Amino acid sequence: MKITFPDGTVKEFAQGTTAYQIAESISPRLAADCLAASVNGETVDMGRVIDADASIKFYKWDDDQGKHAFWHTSSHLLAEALTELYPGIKFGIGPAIENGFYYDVDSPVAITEPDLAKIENKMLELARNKETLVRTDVAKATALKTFADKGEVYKVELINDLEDGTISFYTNGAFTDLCRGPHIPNTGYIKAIKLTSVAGAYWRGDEKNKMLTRVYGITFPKKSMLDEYLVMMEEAKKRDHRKLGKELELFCFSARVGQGLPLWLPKGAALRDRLEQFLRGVQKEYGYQQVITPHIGNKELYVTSGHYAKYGKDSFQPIHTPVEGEEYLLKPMNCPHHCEIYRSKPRSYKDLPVRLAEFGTVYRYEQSGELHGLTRVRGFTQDDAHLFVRPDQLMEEFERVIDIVLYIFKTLKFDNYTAQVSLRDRVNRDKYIGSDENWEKAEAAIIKAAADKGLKTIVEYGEAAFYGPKLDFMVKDAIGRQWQLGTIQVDYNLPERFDLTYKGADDKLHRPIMIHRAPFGSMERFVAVLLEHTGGKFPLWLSPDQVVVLPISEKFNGYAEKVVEYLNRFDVRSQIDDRNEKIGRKIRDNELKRTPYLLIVGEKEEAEGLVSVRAQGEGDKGQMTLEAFRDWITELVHQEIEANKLKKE
RNA sequence: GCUGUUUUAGCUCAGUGGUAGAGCACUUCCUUGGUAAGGAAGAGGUCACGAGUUCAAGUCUCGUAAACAGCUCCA
Repeated sequence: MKITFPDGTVKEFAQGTTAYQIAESISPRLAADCLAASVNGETVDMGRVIDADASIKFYKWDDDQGKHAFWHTSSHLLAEALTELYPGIKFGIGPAIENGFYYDVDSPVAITEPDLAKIENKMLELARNKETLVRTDVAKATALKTFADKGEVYKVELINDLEDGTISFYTNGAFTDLCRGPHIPNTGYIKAIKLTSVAGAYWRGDEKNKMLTRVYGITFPKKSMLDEYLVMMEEAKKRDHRKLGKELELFCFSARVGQGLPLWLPKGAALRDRLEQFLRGVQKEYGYQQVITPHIGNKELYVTSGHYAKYGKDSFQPIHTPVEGEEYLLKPMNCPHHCEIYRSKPRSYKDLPVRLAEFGTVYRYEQSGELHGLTRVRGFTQDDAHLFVRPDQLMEEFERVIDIVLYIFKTLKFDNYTAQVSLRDRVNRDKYIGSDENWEKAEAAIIKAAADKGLKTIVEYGEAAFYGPKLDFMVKDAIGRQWQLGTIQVDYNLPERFDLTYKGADDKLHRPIMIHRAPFGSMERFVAVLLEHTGGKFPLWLSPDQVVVLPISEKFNGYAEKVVEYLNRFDVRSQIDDRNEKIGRKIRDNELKRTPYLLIVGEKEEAEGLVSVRAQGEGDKGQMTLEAFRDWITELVHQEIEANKLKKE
């Protein structure tokens, strides 16, 4: 039979040769490194017998498919260890994930963190046996009986959901699992094991089901790789926005104020204010008008919008007034208020688009376990705007919003974002309002606009808002958790619910389309992700203190104060560090605070009107005149903001 | 909300049922200096909160709150 390799070469092999033997024929070293193979596009075990012409590709550790097979096998190894240590344990699912693997189990005895070391040791012991993962194909009925006999109720449920036909089993040691594979040749490849955590997880991801115990772990083919990974995770934790927010005095929380209600400290508030001013400026150029609406709204407002029916139960409960029968809600979103502003006067087709923007603070009763630093809170400020447009304006307006989002991301050097088209669930449509026709129009508009702008998008079903589809911009945090930042949504529904109209050229009333959009998403989440991306080293234009002046000794405090005063007069945010400390100490402390520029002044500087400049993380930059420094830093700030500006047509 | 873990000085963290600890930060004094930690002294505690067991609880048990990891959820 003919085997075709990725580089196009074709070689002849006897029928019945395994993928492993083919690799071995090239080089024994290659065979030893291969974890899985692709035969005609299907990922298979290295032991897979090939008996017809095929194209073949090998996967090593550096390939995602190789890692995937490695970690998938590791989950079987974990299961084998658990079988030995916890008699009577039942297994759910145990897949490979982005970084490692997990197994969901239902154990008669609780498994807790202190047990993990014991399980790791058992896994290492079993791995040293170099157990081969043996694949067997069985009929569905046989598979059902096998697991039913063992009392593996979860596996039985999984098999029942499979189509009829043969089902594959994999066996390593005393553990046999229902599994499609592929797996690495034997468990001896696994040299380093770290079980990272244990947590609860609902069976099949449904909170109505029993909660199983999920054991998370990661494994490597070399001990040194595990050590590197652990160091990397430690480094990532140092960038955690919750840690940096405390260290840099940006925000805090108080149990007395309440869970998930951030308190912005002076430096954090100033940072956030600069971001807001920046976006305000951009929006002004794009024809937005700022509005202000109250923090509460009558319950009927949200009944009209449909939010009450959908989220009323999960909101902060209605506020009752001294007057019988009046009920208000803390504003959970700004759209209904903006709809009412649109309704405040008759609109002509000539008035559209109407673009209403507001940094609107909203309150949502998120489940306590969902709260997370600044990324998930109960009170937050959206950089919200609602665009009321005619159908013929929809595409252009949508694309202009994409421009704003991309401009912001570029200015702040967010290059690792994912653009996600969030559509309705394909099956369950009960949770959405509005006609299929309008949904399809909205979806088409989003997909076309994203394509026109050359965005690489992924499509996620079931991620739409209940009133319309979204284009979401997703960014990962320090340890790989994904968060939604910017969002743009097309909505045909709220204009109907609020009976929004405009007078057309034909003298008839027409229905506008709404675009909801928030480029930052929320100020809280954006600052959190910005903190993690920069490790607290903000771009100069955002830094709380751009410059700290360090006098060599008290004798030069006077000159240092003059320097500070001078710079502040030119809007360069400056402070003096006149503590009774040596210069080395002042440098260290201010470097740790991530101050972008330190100016050291002593006898020579005072005499000649100079400053000695130190750039954060870069060390001594030499001396220059105070005026030259001012010009330099002003130009840097200008470049940071202007450099990425998009040309408007 | 669910499962598990944690909670001791402003911060980071030790602490074996028997007198509450360290480093950093803070205050005062000495030191007046040239590119990442100068020296000395001092002050600082409802051991998250509430019950219980015990001669005795920071330590053991239960409850509550908050934080952390994951699940579920996210207008």
